[in-house]
Amino acid sequence: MREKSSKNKKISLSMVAEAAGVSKMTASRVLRGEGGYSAETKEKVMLKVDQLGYLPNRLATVFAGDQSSTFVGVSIPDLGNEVFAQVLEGIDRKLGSFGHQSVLGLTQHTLQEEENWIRTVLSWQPAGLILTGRTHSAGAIDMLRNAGIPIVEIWDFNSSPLDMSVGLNHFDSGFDMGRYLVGLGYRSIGYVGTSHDTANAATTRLAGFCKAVEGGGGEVTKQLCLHDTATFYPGFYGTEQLLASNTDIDCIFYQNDSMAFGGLQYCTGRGLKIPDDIGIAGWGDLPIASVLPKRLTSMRVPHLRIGQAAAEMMIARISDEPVANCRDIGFSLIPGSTVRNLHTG
Amino acid sequence: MREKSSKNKKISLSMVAEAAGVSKMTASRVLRGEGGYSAETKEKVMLKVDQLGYLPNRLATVFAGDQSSTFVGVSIPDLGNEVFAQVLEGIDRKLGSFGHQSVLGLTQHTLQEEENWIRTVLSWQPAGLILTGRTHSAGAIDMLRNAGIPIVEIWDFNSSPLDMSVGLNHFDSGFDMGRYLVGLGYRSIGYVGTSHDTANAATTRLAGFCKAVEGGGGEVTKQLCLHDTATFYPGFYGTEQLLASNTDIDCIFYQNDSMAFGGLQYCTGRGLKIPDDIGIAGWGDLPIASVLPKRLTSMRVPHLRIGQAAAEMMIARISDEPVANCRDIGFSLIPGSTVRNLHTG
DNA sequence: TTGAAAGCGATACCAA
DNA sequence: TTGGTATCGCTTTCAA
Repeated sequence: MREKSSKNKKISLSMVAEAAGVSKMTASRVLRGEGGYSAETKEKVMLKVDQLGYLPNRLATVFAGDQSSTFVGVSIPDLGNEVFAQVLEGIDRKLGSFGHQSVLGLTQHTLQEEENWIRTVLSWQPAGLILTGRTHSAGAIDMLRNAGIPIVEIWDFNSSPLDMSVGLNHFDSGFDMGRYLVGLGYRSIGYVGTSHDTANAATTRLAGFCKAVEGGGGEVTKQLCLHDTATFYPGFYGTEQLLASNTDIDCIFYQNDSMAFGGLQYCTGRGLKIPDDIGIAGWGDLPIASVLPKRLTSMRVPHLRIGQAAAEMMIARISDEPVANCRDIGFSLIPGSTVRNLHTG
Repeated sequence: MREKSSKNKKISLSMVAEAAGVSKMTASRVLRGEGGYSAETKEKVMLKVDQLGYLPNRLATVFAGDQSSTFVGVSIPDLGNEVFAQVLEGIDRKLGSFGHQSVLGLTQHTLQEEENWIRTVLSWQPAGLILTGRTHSAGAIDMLRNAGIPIVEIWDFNSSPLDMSVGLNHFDSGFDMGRYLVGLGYRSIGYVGTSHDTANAATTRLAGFCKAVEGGGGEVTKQLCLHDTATFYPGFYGTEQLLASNTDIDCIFYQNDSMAFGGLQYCTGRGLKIPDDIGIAGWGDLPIASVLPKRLTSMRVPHLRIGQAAAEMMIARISDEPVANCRDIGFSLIPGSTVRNLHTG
């Protein structure tokens, strides 16, 4: 039976202790289960905890000792891009299984938003920070250096991170795709992606891609949808604009599979045959690819694994276990059949 | 120039005060900008704040006054279902614009996970809680009642919520879709969705749907993919299983548009014409629908708006402004052309 | 096995 | 315009 936990008044440890007829230290020990009390005492205390509906105030705990909290700040550019939703899911599931919580920050691809969020979240004494991307404002870097907590930079693999890093080499993955398409004989290649104020992993991929294509004697025409989220519709209308401006395009590489599907729909709707009239390549091996009639040419990236790995590295560091501070998660090209094969080419 | 903020030692307000040659109360006042100090004093203090790289410890602030934190706990079933990713995005953007942060909880559709998460997150003294769904465990309800903080239950509209509610009537939205399809002459209708331990909004939609279909002389054959996320592939193979078990199906209603697209792909791959051979209806008006050649029959639901509205109600309550505690956000049927129209039917 | 006292970093309240 | 002191809920330390 609840006694008097109905009102707004919060039940504190000392109230529990008083009700149980012991000191708050004793009650504290019982609750932490660290031993040093009799079975009888324990029973008395636990009974009152139950009756009063006591919930510990972890703020005070962190505040008192020099223990850190159980929450981890996680910054993500946006959730409309399915890639990041998956990364976040991987992070939060894994953190949760170790009793930690994610404090979310959607930075909308701007360093200033990230900096503001970092300042705020640090003021809550988080156990650590997981940040998407390797680029940060000067102010942010300064705070991060002085924070004295574990920091994992994810997504864009960084061999000399602020602290730890897990991700993949986006330049190389773009380069590999470029080399592959050029190798198939494509020369006038389009790229459709989104554009934001901050250079990000997609920008890096594009740079690698251009290098490979241009090195192979091809040419890249870029179509960037400003301030848009990398999902279906920008892929569709980005393709429309691209093809309107350049009629020679023989193949299009997209920022991710969702955009590629949007583009594929545009091309199909215009009567273009894939891959006979135009090649289509995506990136990320997203869920949509699993239901398409032709295997989409893409790049497989273990999004969920990146999130999980980031969380694991974080937990290890919090628990003072040894961890490698850099982890290259890799990628692999999926040839697919939305580009011509070598024999037709 | 930084002086000595390099080491792990955290800079506290009293260190700033000492460095500036004032008391910590004065420093505190300057930092809060509440007035009651000279311009000169302010300058001295701010200079030191900058030099030392001082970051306030908000834990202590909350702890000292009876202010609450800026955390808002947000529980979401999963992020693989795009519907929820959008809701979360709406919530976090809006909360962020008011200086609040989301503490995420992925409950994976189980009440037990939700209860565990609620217990933990409450111990961090959040300013409020936003919960997806109207069903909670007895233990959770008990804690929520005693928490004394604003609580918004979202998604499934609830006219007698624990505290506040915003969402839509899923039963009615299912019913309307059922009535619509029956009205078009469909009689042997399939339903493809996912299934979890906990009854949820999708279950409620299905109930409304069945009622309308059966009331109109039709019949519903259900195909539930166990413990799966409501996205493309379960839609695909759920359709395969459904059609294998019942060859009379003339129309299929899906849990959401992503699943509907998966099913559409299965049907098309099997040579079925949409809508001549079989009708397809989704739910949610998700981004994928914007790039399909035929308008997908669906139900428009303002996911982002629900998230924003939830955050707005939360902020209003935190700021002690008046708010209606229930908000029915509505829905609207999109006829589309993936079902036959009245004249063909 | 138990308890009393000090302290974590900030703010409220009162006094100067 | 300033500063001293008590206080929030809990843990650490030391003493009984």
